[in-house]
Amino acid sequence: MVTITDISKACGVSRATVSKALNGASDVSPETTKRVRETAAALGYLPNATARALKMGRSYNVGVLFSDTTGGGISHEYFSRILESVKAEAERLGYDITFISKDLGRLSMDYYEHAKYRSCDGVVIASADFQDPAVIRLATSEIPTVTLDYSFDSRSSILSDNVRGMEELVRFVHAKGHRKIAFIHGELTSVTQKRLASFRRTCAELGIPVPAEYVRPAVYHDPRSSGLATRALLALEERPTCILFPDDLSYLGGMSELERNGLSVPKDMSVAGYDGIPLSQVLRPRLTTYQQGAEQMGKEAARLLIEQIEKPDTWIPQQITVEGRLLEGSTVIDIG
Amino acid sequence: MVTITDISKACGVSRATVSKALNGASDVSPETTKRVRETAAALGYLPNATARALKMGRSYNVGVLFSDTTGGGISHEYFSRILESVKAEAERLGYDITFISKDLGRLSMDYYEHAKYRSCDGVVIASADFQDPAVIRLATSEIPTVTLDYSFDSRSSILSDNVRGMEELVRFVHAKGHRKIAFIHGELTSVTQKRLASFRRTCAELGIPVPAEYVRPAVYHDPRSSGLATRALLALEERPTCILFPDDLSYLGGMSELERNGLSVPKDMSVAGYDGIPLSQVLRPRLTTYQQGAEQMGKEAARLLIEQIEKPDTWIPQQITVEGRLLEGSTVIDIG
DNA sequence: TAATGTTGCTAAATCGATTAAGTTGGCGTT
DNA sequence: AACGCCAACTTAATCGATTTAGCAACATTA
Repeated sequence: MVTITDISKACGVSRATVSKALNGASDVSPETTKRVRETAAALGYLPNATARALKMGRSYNVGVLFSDTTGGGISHEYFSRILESVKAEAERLGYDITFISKDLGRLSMDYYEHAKYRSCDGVVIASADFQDPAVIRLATSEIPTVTLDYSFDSRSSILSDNVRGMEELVRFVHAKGHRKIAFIHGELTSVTQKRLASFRRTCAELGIPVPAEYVRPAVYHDPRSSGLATRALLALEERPTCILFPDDLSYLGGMSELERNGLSVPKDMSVAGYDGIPLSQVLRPRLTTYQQGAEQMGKEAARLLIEQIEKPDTWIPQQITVEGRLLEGSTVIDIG
Repeated sequence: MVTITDISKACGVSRATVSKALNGASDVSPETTKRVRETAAALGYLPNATARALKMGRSYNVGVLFSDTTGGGISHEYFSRILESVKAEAERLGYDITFISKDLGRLSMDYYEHAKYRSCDGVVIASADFQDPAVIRLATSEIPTVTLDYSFDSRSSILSDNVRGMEELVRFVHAKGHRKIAFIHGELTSVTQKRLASFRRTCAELGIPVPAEYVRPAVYHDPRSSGLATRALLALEERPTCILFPDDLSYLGGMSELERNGLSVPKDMSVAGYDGIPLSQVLRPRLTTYQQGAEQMGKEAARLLIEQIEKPDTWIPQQITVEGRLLEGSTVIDIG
């Protein structure tokens, strides 16, 4: 391994001078700087991030937290897109990414300890159980954090505009003449609560009644669970004319339940999803859904986190709401 | 931050003794060991991975390489499942995961340099352009690597059994009476070549002719491209009775093209996918496909890499082939 | 000429841990 | 009593980089 010591020997200057020359300090002559840099390049010198981190107390490494237990693993479209854009933006700004988890080999630690252990400069909490004491400990610690789709007090967060998304969907469906709209929702997280409230409020604003039996619980990203909820809706005396699913994937579960009942989309039942994953747009019929701005969310999360890391004194917690857009497929039929 | 120095002061022993006590060295008395450990726990001591890595030349950190440019990004089901299982197994064995990319902020480096810069103990090359000089440099360097779905000389690799997978698919379709089988394949990577060769060989063994126009190129994970290939197949005078798609997602592109032509699956056209992503099994009709053992592949990759890292002297490069299994959906109709 | 400033460098401490080598005191052996 | 040995420590070097303080040489100014 080529170190600054090798360069200092080759150039006949001290290690301090090499370090300063490489970092462009002002108290090194232009000639020396040039000579050092050329030698470094010739020897194939690479800085050692570990040594640098130890001395500087900055690792240029940010943690990313994806709950292992909650449904929101890396392999869900929405989260993997967020991960990808967090990664891209962080790398653009000179930071690497490390996953933060509970327990590492024989060491048992919580998220906070793991982040400290790896000297992460900050952590993006992308998907987690926000009631988990370990998550709360991390998010209320001295480590800079940015959460996605949840806000901790005095912390930055990136929020998908669930209120507006749901409102747009309901208004769109309403405009197509639907008055009996059912909503299958995911677990009662804060995201779900926002969507649910927005659903109810928009319906109220539009003068649409929402019978209790039109709102059914299910599990995010679980087609089977949505299938069951769909079955329950179909068993009602007064069937809805349109079903809003908790997410695009869940729609597939509902779809197969509809088919089993001899109903076809959208002729016999209108539907809409949520998320706007690429898949939804290659399905036939193309799914009407609300596309969350996952790429932008990830990018903003990384940007906000690194801003806080690099300018701790002027930093002020921010809540950024990222809007998505309605993807008008052909699963909502006009019954006006 | 609590360091071993704090513990040594609190216990009245030297830092060396603290370090040894924490690591269970034999030349520390049981009483001292106990006292040191209790003090460490009381003070909330956490080892500093950075300092440890610097001194030991081991970071307990493995890199993961996902090509930024090639189609195989993190957000593809197959790769994200691999990533998730690499992560889980690495963490189980006490290693963290860092993404390796080209260029980091203003530093421009290739994969090898990035891995060195972060002192990765090894790298899992999960998805990459294996002709890229930067990838070749990494895979032929002194850094331990394991590649997925590609073998470098004298290197470990995990291979999905594409030969067998394709053979099983063809034999299954053949058993259902199909004799006019078309194959839409992805870009001509080594994976594709194996599938293609296996397709041809199995057809030959079964005595099925393979007209040149039944083999059509497309792009992996790109429904649009598969749609075009499907269109070309439908334009043939002698239409196939079954189409094998490059992957499950691509099937969706083909499906919509079939529908546009008034053909329904599987009544008018039998189809099969490849990968066995969860989605394929919630579609109606359920897709017949070959499920690759992504979880096992990721797990084996991490295991093999870490084995090489920890036992460099007894290490021998290994090629592990992971078999998948045929998921018999209902998209291949019996026309026997 | 002497005081002062500037430039460009070096020496040495430091980050937090590990570890080879050295030290000490107590014990057993002959 | 002299010796060696072992257990249980400590000392100090080390990993690779950064950074503060200091120093020498030369230029500038009163």
